[in-house]
Amino acid sequence: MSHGFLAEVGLSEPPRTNPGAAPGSGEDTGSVQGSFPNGRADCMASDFRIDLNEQQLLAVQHVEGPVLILAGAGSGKTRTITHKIAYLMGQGLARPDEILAVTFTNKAAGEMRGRVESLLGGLPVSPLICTFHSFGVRLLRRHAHRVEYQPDFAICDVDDQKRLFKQLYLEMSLKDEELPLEKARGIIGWAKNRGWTADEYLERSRDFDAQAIYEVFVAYQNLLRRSNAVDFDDLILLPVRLLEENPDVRRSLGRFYRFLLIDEYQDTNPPQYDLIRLLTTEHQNISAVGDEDQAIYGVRGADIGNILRFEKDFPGARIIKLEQNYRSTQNILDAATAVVSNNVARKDKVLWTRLPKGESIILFVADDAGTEAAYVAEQARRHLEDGLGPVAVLYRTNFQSRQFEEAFRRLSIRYQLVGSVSFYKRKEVRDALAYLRLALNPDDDISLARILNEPPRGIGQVTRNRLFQLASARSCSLWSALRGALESGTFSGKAAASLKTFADLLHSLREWESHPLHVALEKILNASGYLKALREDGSEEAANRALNLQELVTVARDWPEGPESWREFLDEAALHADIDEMDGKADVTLMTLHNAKGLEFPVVFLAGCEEGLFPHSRSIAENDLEEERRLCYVGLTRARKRLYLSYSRRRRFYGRESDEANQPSRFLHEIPSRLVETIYSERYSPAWANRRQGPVFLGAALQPVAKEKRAWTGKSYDSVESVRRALEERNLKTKESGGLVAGALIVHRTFGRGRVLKVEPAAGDVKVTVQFPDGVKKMLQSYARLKPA
DNA sequence: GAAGTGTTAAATCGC
DNA sequence: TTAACACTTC
Repeated sequence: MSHGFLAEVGLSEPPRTNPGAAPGSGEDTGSVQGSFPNGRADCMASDFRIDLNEQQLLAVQHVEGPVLILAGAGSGKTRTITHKIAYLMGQGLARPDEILAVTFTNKAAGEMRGRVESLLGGLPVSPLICTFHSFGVRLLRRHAHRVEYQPDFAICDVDDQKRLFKQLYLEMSLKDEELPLEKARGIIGWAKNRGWTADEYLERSRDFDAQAIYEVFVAYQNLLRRSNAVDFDDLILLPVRLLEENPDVRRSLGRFYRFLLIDEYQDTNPPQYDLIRLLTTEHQNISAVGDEDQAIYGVRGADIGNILRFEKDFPGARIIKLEQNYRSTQNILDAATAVVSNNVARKDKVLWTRLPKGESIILFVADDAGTEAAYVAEQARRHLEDGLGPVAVLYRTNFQSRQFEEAFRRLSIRYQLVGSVSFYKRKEVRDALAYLRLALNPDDDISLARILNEPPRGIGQVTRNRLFQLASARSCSLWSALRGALESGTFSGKAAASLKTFADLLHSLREWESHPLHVALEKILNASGYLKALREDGSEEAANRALNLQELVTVARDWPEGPESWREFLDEAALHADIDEMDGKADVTLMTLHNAKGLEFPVVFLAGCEEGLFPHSRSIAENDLEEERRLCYVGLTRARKRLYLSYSRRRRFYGRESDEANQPSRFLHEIPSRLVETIYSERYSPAWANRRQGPVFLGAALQPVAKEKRAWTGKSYDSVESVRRALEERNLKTKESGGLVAGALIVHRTFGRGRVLKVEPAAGDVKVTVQFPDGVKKMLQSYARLKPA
């Protein structure tokens, strides 16, 4: 859908340099021709009067100077911003290439582009509408040398970053026990999100490990530079540096993009803010659109202060509020407003609607996550049959998705899962992309390290390390280290042979650079032995991987050809976001609350509304509840007609169950009870279905109790094995039908899950004392029949 | 060097 | 529960 994008905005064109001009000066931002039929402006103007309300129209027509559009949820924010872009062009106020609109995802950019085009009569037009990060890439590719990079730098994502950190730890002989790798990576990312250099970090940090983290930070940046690679943060930070240090570039860019539009302004972080300031030194034609109540990316360093201080930052700014909601029923809007009004850090903005009151909000209280999912799937099916869809199931954390997947699959309802197992995150896809990158640039160390022994070609850990050391010692790329070593005969025997084969392969990759992307990709997958290895594996998983690669070839086939087509393909793959894969065609979409930003659905399920999960325990610990509450607000306001909330009294983490029942989310208490109808899970739980069937049955799974001493018939056990032995001595089976251990969790058909207090074996039967949390009774005594082993 | 076995740690949100 | 890692064996 958005594949043609980068080509469209002119990345593929060589820079237009004026003869005699200093490098980087002048109109070096690239442009694409665009034209409009005569009379288009008139047609546009009449459209506006029909489609926009007074405030929206005001926002659209306020062209000169800074304007902040405070848009409430469902108030037609995207509509307003797209109309504004079309208006600028339709009225002849701006050429398409003088407009820069920045969004947060490629999906949003693609949709916006589509809408602008249709507003202008379906003509392909080319204002630059892209994400901060793709804008950063464009800028950097053009001016890489000014920040000491090569233009063909690689973009590394989180996965690559983790690999780099591992390598770093090896080189610095750092141990995870000394400084947990994930901690270092997290803090360094956090610092970069705030725009800090390593030195600035050291100055400000009071962390016990600050010095060690500082050293990793410095080494990490050096390693990136040495590898000619940038991470996501650098895609903003380096352009900021570029513009700060090069007034000529800043000026020409500022004059070139005369109109700047920023979407989701509340989620900009300090570096992005700096970039915006640098782009508005030549003029103040900035339209920022945002909603402080929907600021949900504090974790990414987003600073809600940016939107709260807009008037100070841009003196004379006009503030336009969009307060009419066109999306949700009165009930839904009331609930959302009630929740978010508990926040302090917000502007005064009151949403209202002309839509009817609508149905009550349903709150479903489940016994366990499976029941919650079963209910959601069943209700979703009902609404789909009513023709009320599409449906969204929203949750706080990705791990919750599995239950819903199972539930929908059980009802044979097709769903789309956004995130977690994204196509471009799959190992085989990433490997294939690494091969492509190497074909373009064999000095791409990150890619080379990735596929050095993928598929296995006899280059083991030892050889690998030696190669890394060689490159490090000579401070050259792995590729040149490899060639050097082969010439000088550093390696011998099997290692040398394997490396030689690999070097020949890499060499041959280069030949395919001139071929169409998909042809080259297929050839590379064959020549590298990748597909062969998958076929020989024979497993179902390998077959799936092969299919994914086939899919990648298909994507490549649809990719527009051009001199820069490989580069664009790889850049887009690198900047690919989970949400970009959502096509809006599915009846049911499963995703996190964060991914749901900007979307709307007739029917929304907001699941897992439990203390500790939502709000997340970490947010509670860090006292970051306002952001969680905004996230809740975002979730509630995605719904147009029907809204379901749910929570589960029990939930498993790491295959373990919590000891006590979950408490309902505090956000649920913030919704006026008159808006909510509560349903308890009984009717939907397996317990209910089995209530009248046969005797009470107790079954349990043996819970690992390693390193934890548990009393059981007077003895203590410190390992699974010792418990297992003790059970076997008593002729009790230890798996499946379940040996019972004190402290174990058991499933009871009527009362749900309970905790074993005492187990007393007796003549084939076992007397079990179980405690159930907030069930009908606190204590239950029963008998379980266990099969002898 | 690769494959197999056992132990352990883990998972908030994302460009 | 599961995936990654360390360690052993082939």
